[in-house]
Amino acid sequence: MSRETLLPMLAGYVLENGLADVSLRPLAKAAGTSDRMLLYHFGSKEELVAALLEYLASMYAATLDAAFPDGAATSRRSLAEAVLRTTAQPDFAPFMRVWWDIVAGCADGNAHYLASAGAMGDRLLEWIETHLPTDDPNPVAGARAVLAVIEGAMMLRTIGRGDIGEAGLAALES
Amino acid sequence: MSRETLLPMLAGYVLENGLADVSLRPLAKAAGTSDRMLLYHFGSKEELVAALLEYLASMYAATLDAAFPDGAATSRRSLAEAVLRTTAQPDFAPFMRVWWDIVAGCADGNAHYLASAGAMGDRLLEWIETHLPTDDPNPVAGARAVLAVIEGAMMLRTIGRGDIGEAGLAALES
DNA sequence: GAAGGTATGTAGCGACTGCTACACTTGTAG
DNA sequence: CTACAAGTGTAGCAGTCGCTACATACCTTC
Repeated sequence: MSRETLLPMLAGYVLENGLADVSLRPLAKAAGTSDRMLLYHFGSKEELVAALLEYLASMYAATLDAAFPDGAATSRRSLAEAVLRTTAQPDFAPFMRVWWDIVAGCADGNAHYLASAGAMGDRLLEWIETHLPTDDPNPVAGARAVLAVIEGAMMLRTIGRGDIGEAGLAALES
Repeated sequence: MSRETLLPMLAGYVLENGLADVSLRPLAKAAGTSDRMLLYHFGSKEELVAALLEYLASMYAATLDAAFPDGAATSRRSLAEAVLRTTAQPDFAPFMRVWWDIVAGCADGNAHYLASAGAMGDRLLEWIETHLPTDDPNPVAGARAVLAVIEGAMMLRTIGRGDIGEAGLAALES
Protein backbone atom coordinates (compact mmCIF):
# COMPACT_ATOMS: atom_id res chain seq x y z
CA MET A 1 0.00 0.00 0.00
CA SER A 2 1.62 3.19 -1.17
CA ARG A 3 0.29 6.67 -1.74
CA GLU A 4 -0.36 5.79 -5.36
CA THR A 5 -2.54 2.81 -4.57
CA LEU A 6 -4.26 4.64 -1.72
CA LEU A 7 -5.17 7.83 -3.53
CA PRO A 8 -7.78 6.39 -5.92
CA MET A 9 -9.64 4.82 -3.01
CA LEU A 10 -9.38 7.95 -0.92
CA ALA A 11 -10.67 9.98 -3.85
CA GLY A 12 -13.55 7.56 -4.23
CA TYR A 13 -14.52 8.01 -0.62
CA VAL A 14 -14.28 11.78 -0.85
CA LEU A 15 -16.41 11.86 -3.98
CA GLU A 16 -19.04 9.87 -2.12
CA ASN A 17 -18.91 11.77 1.15
CA GLY A 18 -17.60 15.24 0.47
CA LEU A 19 -14.30 16.85 1.30
CA ALA A 20 -15.28 19.38 3.93
CA ASP A 21 -15.83 17.13 6.94
CA VAL A 22 -13.59 14.27 5.99
CA SER A 23 -11.74 12.59 8.85
CA LEU A 24 -8.96 10.06 8.97
CA ARG A 25 -10.65 7.03 10.48
CA PRO A 26 -13.55 6.65 8.02
CA LEU A 27 -11.20 7.56 5.20
CA ALA A 28 -8.81 4.83 6.29
CA LYS A 29 -11.59 2.30 6.62
CA ALA A 30 -12.75 3.03 3.07
CA ALA A 31 -9.21 2.46 1.83
CA GLY A 32 -8.84 -0.76 3.80
CA THR A 33 -6.24 0.58 6.18
CA SER A 34 -5.95 2.53 9.41
CA ASP A 35 -5.60 6.18 10.34
CA ARG A 36 -2.23 5.21 11.70
CA MET A 37 -1.08 4.14 8.21
CA LEU A 38 -2.60 7.12 6.47
CA LEU A 39 -0.48 9.37 8.66
CA TYR A 40 2.49 7.11 8.10
CA HIS A 41 2.22 7.55 4.34
CA PHE A 42 1.21 11.19 4.16
CA GLY A 43 2.72 12.70 7.29
CA SER A 44 -0.35 14.65 8.37
CA LYS A 45 -3.95 15.13 7.45
CA GLU A 46 -3.11 18.41 5.77
CA GLU A 47 -0.56 16.78 3.48
CA LEU A 48 -2.97 13.97 2.75
CA VAL A 49 -5.67 16.42 1.69
CA ALA A 50 -3.16 18.33 -0.40
CA ALA A 51 -2.17 15.14 -2.22
CA LEU A 52 -5.83 14.28 -2.60
CA LEU A 53 -6.61 17.64 -4.14
CA GLU A 54 -3.79 17.25 -6.60
CA TYR A 55 -5.04 13.80 -7.49
CA LEU A 56 -8.60 15.06 -7.92
CA ALA A 57 -7.34 17.81 -10.20
CA SER A 58 -5.51 15.34 -12.43
CA MET A 59 -8.53 13.01 -12.34
CA TYR A 60 -10.68 15.92 -13.41
CA ALA A 61 -8.35 16.79 -16.26
CA ALA A 62 -8.42 13.21 -17.49
CA THR A 63 -12.20 13.07 -17.22
CA LEU A 64 -12.75 16.27 -19.10
CA ASP A 65 -11.61 15.02 -22.50
CA ALA A 66 -13.37 11.69 -22.01
CA ALA A 67 -16.71 12.95 -20.76
CA PHE A 68 -17.40 15.66 -23.30
CA PRO A 69 -18.13 15.11 -26.97
CA ASP A 70 -15.36 15.83 -29.40
CA GLY A 71 -15.25 18.45 -32.08
CA ALA A 72 -16.08 22.11 -32.35
CA ALA A 73 -19.43 23.48 -31.28
CA THR A 74 -21.67 25.44 -33.61
CA SER A 75 -21.85 28.46 -31.32
CA ARG A 76 -20.61 29.73 -27.98
CA ARG A 77 -24.01 29.18 -26.53
CA SER A 78 -24.39 25.62 -27.74
CA LEU A 79 -20.97 24.83 -26.30
CA ALA A 80 -22.02 26.19 -22.92
CA GLU A 81 -25.25 24.23 -23.15
CA ALA A 82 -23.35 21.03 -23.88
CA VAL A 83 -21.09 21.49 -20.87
CA LEU A 84 -24.03 22.31 -18.62
CA ARG A 85 -25.97 19.31 -19.87
CA THR A 86 -23.06 17.02 -19.17
CA THR A 87 -22.37 18.37 -15.69
CA ALA A 88 -26.05 18.01 -14.85
CA GLN A 89 -25.83 14.22 -15.22
CA PRO A 90 -26.16 12.31 -11.95
CA ASP A 91 -22.68 10.80 -12.41
CA PHE A 92 -21.31 14.30 -12.09
CA ALA A 93 -23.07 15.14 -8.84
CA PRO A 94 -20.34 13.71 -6.56
CA PHE A 95 -17.74 15.76 -8.31
CA MET A 96 -19.85 18.90 -8.11
CA ARG A 97 -20.31 18.34 -4.39
CA VAL A 98 -16.56 18.15 -3.92
CA TRP A 99 -16.06 21.09 -6.24
CA TRP A 100 -18.07 23.43 -4.02
CA ASP A 101 -16.21 22.18 -0.99
CA ILE A 102 -13.03 23.17 -2.79
CA VAL A 103 -14.37 26.61 -3.66
CA ALA A 104 -15.39 27.11 -0.03
CA GLY A 105 -11.88 26.08 0.98
CA CYS A 106 -10.49 28.72 -1.40
CA ALA A 107 -12.69 31.35 0.18
CA ASP A 108 -11.18 30.26 3.51
CA GLY A 109 -7.77 31.15 2.11
CA ASN A 110 -6.37 27.63 1.93
CA ALA A 111 -3.44 27.64 -0.49
CA HIS A 112 -3.71 23.97 -1.42
CA TYR A 113 -7.35 24.40 -2.35
CA LEU A 114 -6.53 27.52 -4.34
CA ALA A 115 -3.85 25.77 -6.35
CA SER A 116 -6.04 22.82 -7.26
CA ALA A 117 -9.13 24.89 -8.01
CA GLY A 118 -7.10 27.26 -10.16
CA ALA A 119 -5.65 24.35 -12.10
CA MET A 120 -9.11 22.92 -12.70
CA GLY A 121 -10.41 26.30 -13.82
CA ASP A 122 -7.51 26.74 -16.21
CA ARG A 123 -8.02 23.27 -17.59
CA LEU A 124 -11.68 23.89 -18.32
CA LEU A 125 -10.88 27.24 -19.91
CA GLU A 126 -8.37 25.54 -22.17
CA TRP A 127 -10.85 22.86 -23.12
CA ILE A 128 -13.48 25.46 -23.93
CA GLU A 129 -11.06 27.41 -26.06
CA THR A 130 -10.29 24.40 -28.21
CA HIS A 131 -13.94 23.48 -28.62
CA LEU A 132 -15.19 26.89 -29.64
CA PRO A 133 -16.63 27.23 -33.16
CA THR A 134 -13.75 27.33 -35.63
CA ASP A 135 -14.99 30.65 -36.96
CA ASP A 136 -15.16 32.33 -33.54
CA PRO A 137 -13.88 35.89 -34.02
CA ASN A 138 -12.07 35.95 -30.69
CA PRO A 139 -11.50 32.56 -29.08
CA VAL A 140 -9.52 33.91 -26.14
CA ALA A 141 -12.25 36.31 -25.04
CA GLY A 142 -14.96 33.89 -26.10
CA ALA A 143 -13.66 31.09 -23.91
CA ARG A 144 -13.60 33.40 -20.91
CA ALA A 145 -17.13 34.54 -21.57
CA VAL A 146 -18.34 30.96 -21.92
CA LEU A 147 -16.52 29.90 -18.75
CA ALA A 148 -17.95 32.73 -16.67
CA VAL A 149 -21.48 32.00 -17.83
CA ILE A 150 -21.07 28.26 -17.30
CA GLU A 151 -19.75 28.64 -13.78
CA GLY A 152 -22.48 31.09 -12.89
CA ALA A 153 -25.12 28.75 -14.25
CA MET A 154 -23.63 25.82 -12.32
CA MET A 155 -23.72 27.78 -9.10
CA LEU A 156 -27.30 28.85 -9.71
CA ARG A 157 -28.22 25.25 -10.40
CA THR A 158 -26.59 24.22 -7.14
CA ILE A 159 -28.69 26.67 -5.15
CA GLY A 160 -31.84 25.41 -6.84
CA ARG A 161 -32.08 28.14 -9.45
CA GLY A 162 -31.12 26.20 -12.54
CA ASP A 163 -33.80 28.03 -14.50
CA ILE A 164 -32.08 31.36 -13.92
CA GLY A 165 -28.79 29.89 -15.05
CA GLU A 166 -30.28 28.50 -18.24
CA ALA A 167 -31.94 31.79 -19.04
CA GLY A 168 -28.60 33.44 -18.37
CA LEU A 169 -27.05 31.53 -21.24
CA ALA A 170 -28.65 34.16 -23.41
CA ALA A 171 -25.69 36.31 -22.45
CA LEU A 172 -23.70 34.35 -25.00
CA GLU A 173 -25.95 35.35 -27.86
CA SER A 174 -24.28 38.01 -29.92
CA MET B 1 -31.23 37.31 26.00
CA SER B 2 -33.63 36.07 23.35
CA ARG B 3 -33.12 34.69 19.88
CA GLU B 4 -33.49 38.16 18.47
CA THR B 5 -30.73 39.67 20.56
CA LEU B 6 -28.54 36.61 20.07
CA LEU B 7 -28.78 36.32 16.30
CA PRO B 8 -26.85 39.48 15.38
CA MET B 9 -23.93 38.40 17.56
CA LEU B 10 -24.04 34.86 16.24
CA ALA B 11 -24.10 36.20 12.70
CA GLY B 12 -21.12 38.38 13.50
CA TYR B 13 -19.16 35.41 14.73
CA VAL B 14 -20.08 33.34 11.68
CA LEU B 15 -19.08 36.14 9.32
CA GLU B 16 -15.71 36.24 11.04
CA ASN B 17 -15.12 32.51 11.26
CA GLY B 18 -17.16 30.81 8.57
CA LEU B 19 -20.23 28.68 8.76
CA ALA B 20 -18.92 25.26 7.83
CA ASP B 21 -17.07 24.28 11.00
CA VAL B 22 -18.98 26.35 13.49
CA SER B 23 -19.54 24.78 16.92
CA LEU B 24 -21.66 25.70 19.87
CA ARG B 25 -19.11 26.59 22.52
CA PRO B 26 -17.12 29.21 20.60
CA LEU B 27 -20.36 30.53 19.16
CA ALA B 28 -21.79 30.90 22.65
CA LYS B 29 -18.66 32.58 23.93
CA ALA B 30 -18.83 35.14 21.12
CA ALA B 31 -22.42 35.89 22.08
CA GLY B 32 -21.61 36.13 25.77
CA THR B 33 -23.51 33.05 26.80
CA SER B 34 -23.10 29.29 27.01
CA ASP B 35 -23.75 26.36 24.70
CA ARG B 36 -26.34 25.33 27.26
CA MET B 37 -28.32 28.51 26.65
CA LEU B 38 -27.93 28.38 22.89
CA LEU B 39 -29.60 24.99 22.92
CA TYR B 40 -32.18 26.28 25.36
CA HIS B 41 -33.17 29.04 22.97
CA PHE B 42 -32.88 27.21 19.66
CA GLY B 43 -33.56 23.59 20.57
CA SER B 44 -30.69 22.09 18.62
CA LYS B 45 -27.69 23.12 16.61
CA GLU B 46 -29.52 22.39 13.40
CA GLU B 47 -32.37 24.75 14.30
CA LEU B 48 -29.87 27.37 15.40
CA VAL B 49 -28.10 27.20 12.06
CA ALA B 50 -31.42 27.34 10.23
CA ALA B 51 -32.38 30.48 12.15
CA LEU B 52 -28.94 31.90 11.47
CA LEU B 53 -29.27 31.28 7.73
CA GLU B 54 -32.60 33.01 7.68
CA TYR B 55 -31.13 35.92 9.56
CA LEU B 56 -28.15 36.11 7.20
CA ALA B 57 -30.52 36.11 4.22
CA SER B 58 -32.51 39.03 5.62
CA MET B 59 -29.29 40.80 6.56
CA TYR B 60 -28.09 40.31 3.02
CA ALA B 61 -31.31 41.66 1.59
CA ALA B 62 -31.04 44.76 3.77
CA THR B 63 -27.40 45.25 2.82
CA LEU B 64 -28.02 44.96 -0.88
CA ASP B 65 -29.95 48.20 -1.27
CA ALA B 66 -27.61 50.06 1.05
CA ALA B 67 -24.29 48.88 -0.36
CA PHE B 68 -24.91 49.45 -4.04
CA PRO B 69 -25.31 52.80 -5.70
CA ASP B 70 -28.79 53.87 -6.66
CA GLY B 71 -30.15 54.47 -10.10
CA ALA B 72 -30.07 52.66 -13.40
CA ALA B 73 -26.83 51.58 -15.02
CA THR B 74 -25.78 52.64 -18.48
CA SER B 75 -25.38 49.09 -19.74
CA ARG B 76 -25.72 45.50 -18.63
CA ARG B 77 -21.99 45.22 -18.53
CA SER B 78 -21.42 48.33 -16.45
CA LEU B 79 -24.03 47.06 -13.99
CA ALA B 80 -22.21 43.77 -13.65
CA GLU B 81 -18.94 45.64 -13.23
CA ALA B 82 -20.41 47.76 -10.47
CA VAL B 83 -21.64 44.72 -8.56
CA LEU B 84 -18.34 42.93 -8.99
CA ARG B 85 -16.41 45.99 -7.86
CA THR B 86 -18.53 46.30 -4.73
CA THR B 87 -18.30 42.63 -3.80
CA ALA B 88 -14.54 42.78 -4.25
CA GLN B 89 -14.24 45.26 -1.36
CA PRO B 90 -12.58 43.83 1.75
CA ASP B 91 -15.71 44.47 3.82
CA PHE B 92 -17.47 41.97 1.64
CA ALA B 93 -14.93 39.20 2.09
CA PRO B 94 -16.54 37.76 5.25
CA PHE B 95 -19.86 37.53 3.55
CA MET B 96 -18.36 35.88 0.48
CA ARG B 97 -16.67 33.31 2.70
CA VAL B 98 -19.99 32.44 4.29
CA TRP B 99 -21.68 32.49 0.91
CA TRP B 100 -19.49 29.69 -0.44
CA ASP B 101 -20.06 27.70 2.72
CA ILE B 102 -23.76 28.03 2.01
CA VAL B 103 -23.36 26.94 -1.61
CA ALA B 104 -21.34 23.93 -0.45
CA GLY B 105 -24.13 23.15 1.99
CA CYS B 106 -26.62 23.27 -0.89
CA ALA B 107 -24.49 20.84 -2.86
CA ASP B 108 -24.68 18.59 0.19
CA GLY B 109 -28.45 18.62 -0.14
CA ASN B 110 -29.23 20.57 3.02
CA ALA B 111 -32.72 22.00 2.69
CA HIS B 112 -32.16 24.94 5.04
CA TYR B 113 -29.13 26.03 3.06
CA LEU B 114 -31.03 25.65 -0.21
CA ALA B 115 -33.89 27.83 1.01
CA SER B 116 -31.62 30.64 2.17
CA ALA B 117 -29.34 30.53 -0.84
CA GLY B 118 -32.30 30.53 -3.19
CA ALA B 119 -33.79 33.52 -1.42
CA MET B 120 -30.52 35.41 -1.69
CA GLY B 121 -30.20 34.55 -5.37
CA ASP B 122 -33.74 35.70 -6.05
CA ARG B 123 -33.12 38.90 -4.19
CA LEU B 124 -30.03 39.73 -6.18
CA LEU B 125 -31.83 38.91 -9.42
CA GLU B 126 -34.62 41.28 -8.45
CA TRP B 127 -32.15 44.01 -7.58
CA ILE B 128 -30.37 43.58 -10.91
CA GLU B 129 -33.64 43.74 -12.80
CA THR B 130 -34.53 47.08 -11.25
CA HIS B 131 -31.10 48.54 -11.91
CA LEU B 132 -30.82 47.57 -15.54
CA PRO B 133 -30.63 50.42 -18.08
CA THR B 134 -34.12 51.83 -18.52
CA ASP B 135 -33.94 51.16 -22.23
CA ASP B 136 -32.98 47.50 -21.86
CA PRO B 137 -34.90 45.61 -24.54
CA ASN B 138 -35.58 42.60 -22.31
CA PRO B 139 -35.04 43.22 -18.59
CA VAL B 140 -36.17 39.75 -17.52
CA ALA B 141 -33.67 37.94 -19.73
CA GLY B 142 -31.09 40.64 -19.20
CA ALA B 143 -31.13 40.30 -15.43
CA ARG B 144 -30.64 36.56 -15.71
CA ALA B 145 -27.74 37.02 -18.06
CA VAL B 146 -26.12 39.57 -15.77
CA LEU B 147 -26.65 37.38 -12.72
CA ALA B 148 -25.13 34.30 -14.35
CA VAL B 149 -22.07 36.23 -15.48
CA ILE B 150 -21.67 37.92 -12.09
CA GLU B 151 -21.86 34.68 -10.15
CA GLY B 152 -19.44 33.01 -12.51
CA ALA B 153 -17.01 35.88 -12.18
CA MET B 154 -17.30 35.83 -8.39
CA MET B 155 -16.52 32.13 -8.34
CA LEU B 156 -13.56 32.58 -10.62
CA ARG B 157 -12.31 35.37 -8.41
CA THR B 158 -12.64 33.12 -5.38
CA ILE B 159 -10.45 30.46 -6.97
CA GLY B 160 -7.83 33.07 -7.83
CA ARG B 161 -8.88 33.58 -11.42
CA GLY B 162 -10.43 37.01 -11.20
CA ASP B 163 -8.87 37.95 -14.50
CA ILE B 164 -10.83 35.26 -16.30
CA GLY B 165 -14.02 36.47 -14.68
CA GLU B 166 -13.40 40.06 -15.69
CA ALA B 167 -12.65 39.06 -19.25
CA GLY B 168 -15.83 37.00 -19.15
CA LEU B 169 -17.87 40.15 -18.62
CA ALA B 170 -17.49 40.61 -22.35
CA ALA B 171 -20.32 38.09 -22.62
CA LEU B 172 -22.65 40.95 -21.74
CA GLU B 173 -21.62 43.01 -24.73
CA SER B 174 -24.24 42.83 -27.40
C1' DG C 1 23.49 -14.29 11.17
C1' DA C 2 23.43 -9.40 12.63
C1' DA C 3 21.81 -4.79 11.46
C1' DG C 4 18.68 -1.59 9.89
C1' DG C 5 15.18 0.54 7.32
C1' DT C 6 10.07 -0.27 5.88
C1' DA C 7 5.67 -1.45 7.13
C1' DT C 8 1.88 -2.47 10.38
C1' DG C 9 -1.09 -3.45 14.66
C1' DT C 10 -2.74 -1.94 19.39
C1' DA C 11 -3.65 1.48 22.66
C1' DG C 12 -4.11 5.61 24.17
C1' DC C 13 -3.56 10.83 24.78
C1' DG C 14 -5.84 15.38 25.41
C1' DA C 15 -9.00 18.20 23.14
C1' DC C 16 -13.28 18.91 21.30
C1' DT C 17 -18.23 17.69 19.73
C1' DG C 18 -23.60 18.03 20.53
C1' DC C 19 -26.32 17.37 24.12
C1' DT C 20 -28.37 16.37 28.90
C1' DA C 21 -29.21 15.97 34.10
C1' DC C 22 -29.72 18.50 38.06
C1' DA C 23 -29.92 22.24 40.89
C1' DC C 24 -30.78 26.88 41.46
C1' DT C 25 -32.66 31.53 41.03
C1' DT C 26 -35.80 34.64 39.33
C1' DG C 27 -40.43 36.70 37.73
C1' DT C 28 -45.17 36.46 37.72
C1' DA C 29 -49.98 34.97 38.47
C1' DG C 30 -53.47 33.15 41.69
C1' DC D 1 -47.65 33.46 50.41
C1' DT D 2 -47.62 29.99 47.27
C1' DA D 3 -47.13 27.69 42.90
C1' DC D 4 -45.35 27.23 38.72
C1' DA D 5 -42.92 28.50 34.49
C1' DA D 6 -38.85 30.83 32.53
C1' DG D 7 -34.14 31.32 32.63
C1' DT D 8 -29.31 30.10 33.97
C1' DG D 9 -24.94 27.89 36.00
C1' DT D 10 -22.17 23.58 36.76
C1' DA D 11 -20.90 19.06 35.52
C1' DG D 12 -20.75 15.54 32.89
C1' DC D 13 -21.95 12.01 29.21
C1' DA D 14 -20.50 9.23 25.13
C1' DG D 15 -18.47 9.91 21.01
C1' DT D 16 -14.97 11.70 17.59
C1' DC D 17 -10.90 14.28 16.34
C1' DG D 18 -5.67 14.37 14.83
C1' DC D 19 -1.86 12.39 16.37
C1' DT D 20 1.73 9.54 19.02
C1' DA D 21 4.20 5.78 21.77
C1' DC D 22 5.47 1.30 21.64
C1' DA D 23 6.01 -3.11 19.96
C1' DT D 24 6.37 -6.16 16.26
C1' DA D 25 6.90 -8.01 12.09
C1' DC D 26 9.18 -8.22 7.36
C1' DC D 27 12.76 -7.78 3.89
C1' DT D 28 17.10 -6.28 2.32
C1' DT D 29 22.26 -5.56 2.83
C1' DC D 30 26.44 -6.50 4.66
